[in-house]
Amino acid sequence: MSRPVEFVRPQAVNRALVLFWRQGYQATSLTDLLETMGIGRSSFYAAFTDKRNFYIECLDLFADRTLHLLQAAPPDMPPVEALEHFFKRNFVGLKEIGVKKNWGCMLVNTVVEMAGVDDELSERASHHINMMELGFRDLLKEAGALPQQAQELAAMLMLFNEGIRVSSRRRLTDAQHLQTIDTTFRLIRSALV
Amino acid sequence: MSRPVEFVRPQAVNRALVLFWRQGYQATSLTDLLETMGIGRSSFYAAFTDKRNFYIECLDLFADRTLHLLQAAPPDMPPVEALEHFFKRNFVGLKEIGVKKNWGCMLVNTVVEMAGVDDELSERASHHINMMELGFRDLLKEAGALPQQAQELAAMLMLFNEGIRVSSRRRLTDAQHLQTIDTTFRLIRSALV
DNA sequence: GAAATTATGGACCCATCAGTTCAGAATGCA
DNA sequence: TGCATTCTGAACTGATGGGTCCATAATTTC
Repeated sequence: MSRPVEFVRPQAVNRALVLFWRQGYQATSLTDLLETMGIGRSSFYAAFTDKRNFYIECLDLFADRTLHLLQAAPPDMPPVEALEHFFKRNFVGLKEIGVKKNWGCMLVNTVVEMAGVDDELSERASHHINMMELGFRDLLKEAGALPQQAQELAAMLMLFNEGIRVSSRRRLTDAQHLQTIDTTFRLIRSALV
Repeated sequence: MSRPVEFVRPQAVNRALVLFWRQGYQATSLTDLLETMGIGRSSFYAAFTDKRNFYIECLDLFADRTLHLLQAAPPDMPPVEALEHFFKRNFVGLKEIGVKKNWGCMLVNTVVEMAGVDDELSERASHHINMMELGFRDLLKEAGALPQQAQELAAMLMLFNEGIRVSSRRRLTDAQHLQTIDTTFRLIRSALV
């Protein structure tokens, strides 16, 4: 009954993660998952205990990747620019590869969907979001903000992040998103001078 | 088979709305609704066609009320202050009446939960959000912003709104929320001068 | 290559879901 | 009071949900 790790190809988990990301926890049925992953029911349960546990695994994986994405800016890029790029990257250059990822952020989606329904899940996502806010704060410190100010701006930036992830689940144009990112970072830069 | 309006007391609809608000569409079962409303199954179906239709009714009702709340500031209050108050009112003075409404915004919740699951619902909520953004814009114009600037700031403020509604579904302290509201409005005011 | 272990497909279980039906209770009306 | 209409509780339906079981297939292990 142990997990047949080598059998469940990583790509299968990946595809399942995307499904959860797009449709949320409740709307994604086990049948959906199995079909996407190309495995059978018993294999799934042997490998991942149950649906909820598997969701947590995907959630944590998503958090890891996103955090890594935030910190993976080229070393010569100024920190504020790195932050701005972190937001913009979801709205530029995706069209040409045929992807329109208006799925928001799985962490935000989870907080909203599961709060009041499964608080443990919601709070786990919330915790990941806190970790990201710390990432924001560190970048702002690097940009020369004082500790107090860095913390305040990071909190504000996280609010902005949550907002833009919601917003990207609506059917707005890329231009609209890019404009609000511009406006916000103009304000942030002026606060940092 | 017409709706027995006088029978389904408005308070019952109200309580159902709150249930949807807190738990979302999918996690709220018909049994939950009936119990809360204190009516039977057949009465419900006679009155509201089906669950989805009833949800739309609650959603529209919520949107009406929220929009009204935005525009219901005392006539002598400066518009930016009215905006700030619109955000703060969810985090001050609720404790003493024993209510801790960390349910976010039903419109935002619906966008996030239903996008990719029931796009018609998601887009209906999104449309209500657009109406609110227009409300923001008008207040900013009143505050002396130029049309172009009012539009940009309104878009940014809506992003902030979406963010804070997500954030209020997490278990943060009121103080944290109030601080980010302060920070944001300090930036907005400085942009308006 | 045979025995022991592990993985898997497909049938199965039971709970719950949204929605229907209908006999009878409540109500309106004359 | 009596008839017609409207409303409602409770039982029911069919579909789908997550999760289990087990015989067989695949893979190790020696």
